[in-house]
Amino acid sequence: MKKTPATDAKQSAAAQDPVLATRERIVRAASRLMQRQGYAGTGIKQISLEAQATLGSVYHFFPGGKQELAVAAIRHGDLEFAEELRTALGSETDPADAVLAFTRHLATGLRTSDWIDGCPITTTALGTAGSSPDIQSAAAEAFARWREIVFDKLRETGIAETDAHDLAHTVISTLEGAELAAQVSRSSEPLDIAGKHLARLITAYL
Amino acid sequence: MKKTPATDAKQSAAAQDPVLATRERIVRAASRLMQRQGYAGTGIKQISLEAQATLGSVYHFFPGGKQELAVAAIRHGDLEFAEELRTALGSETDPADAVLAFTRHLATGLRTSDWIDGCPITTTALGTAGSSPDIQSAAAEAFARWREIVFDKLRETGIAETDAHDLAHTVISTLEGAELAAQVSRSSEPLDIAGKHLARLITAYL
DNA sequence: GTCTATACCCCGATAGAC
DNA sequence: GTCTATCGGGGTATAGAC
Repeated sequence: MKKTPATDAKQSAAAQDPVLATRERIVRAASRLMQRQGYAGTGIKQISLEAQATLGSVYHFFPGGKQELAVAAIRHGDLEFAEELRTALGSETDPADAVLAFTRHLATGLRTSDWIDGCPITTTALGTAGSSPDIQSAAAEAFARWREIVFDKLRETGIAETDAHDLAHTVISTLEGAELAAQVSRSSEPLDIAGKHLARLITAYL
Repeated sequence: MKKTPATDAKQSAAAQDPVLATRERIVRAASRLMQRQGYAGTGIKQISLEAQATLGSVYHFFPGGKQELAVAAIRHGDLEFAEELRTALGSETDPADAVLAFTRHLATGLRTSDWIDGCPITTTALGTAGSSPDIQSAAAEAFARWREIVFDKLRETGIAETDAHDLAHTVISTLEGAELAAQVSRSSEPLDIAGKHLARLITAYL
């Protein structure tokens, strides 16, 4: 197993920025590392190193230890992804075009990270499914929030409530699955195709 | 973090069956445990215990250690999932109905495992992305195989080759994403809705 | 709030008897 | 092929000075 030194620009810029408060640096480092390595694969010492904080600081802000840290990391990834989603959807008036634009955004993010930065919460959520209710429910909240953002966008253009509800589910599910497939295959093709099909599906309901 | 005793019927029946050869018991235990806990979250000692094999036996069959074991586990999950997919798709002549039937199969599997047995390879693949090329390429092979099974089914019913290629991508991506969303949300709703939308999408190409 | 030191445990991997 | 013992290292978490 190759060890990731985690020295790339995105990591450093976010987690090591000395202007950020300590707690914030810790959360960002935890979020990024768990996104890449999962819950069990990420050590608290690694997080404290990456965040340029001491182990004592980590336990000062997160007395609940690794689990509390994971919940904070998922919440952070949740809001980060939600913000990107809102921005991309807001850039186009037609919801079909908007979703297509977001698939391109995801593909770009994956490629520029050399296919290592996928969904910010999936890896953490999957590895702890069924063993940590706090982490699981934080992940469930994230999915619900993302669906709601898509739902609102679809409703704006006059799609019926029940149709928008179902479409929001499939849009998020397909985006997640296509990002996963793209990461595993190291190719943007799954995302490109998913964008095309989601746009077609949405248009059928307009 | 609650510790999973791993005493449920599915695990025991597969991994502890004394009739199975030792190597096979080890692979099955590794596959199931990594499916649930990921690569880093699963210990070799836990695998040997679950498989009722000694640590020496594990290293006898897998001298490459944990990584070699993970590749074998992914291959096992790959073929297992492929078999389920072929069976479900073969149960209906209309490909739209066939995919719908498979979403129900996935939902049943998730619910009966109390939402812990999701995709057999995703958790392992995600936690090791970018750090273990062997595991990553085994996972990429699995996705390609599953897409090909869907592709063949679509071609049988006269869908054009390029359309079938794209549809196969989206079917697998959406199934993966919906299973993930269902697992995280502990609800079959994402899979139910995905089945409906995928059937609609496929029908549009018939 | 930050830091160092450390207790205690389990990890992957190996050695060598049988 | 199977088994036990063990090595070296790293894990989470805590204690207590500053």
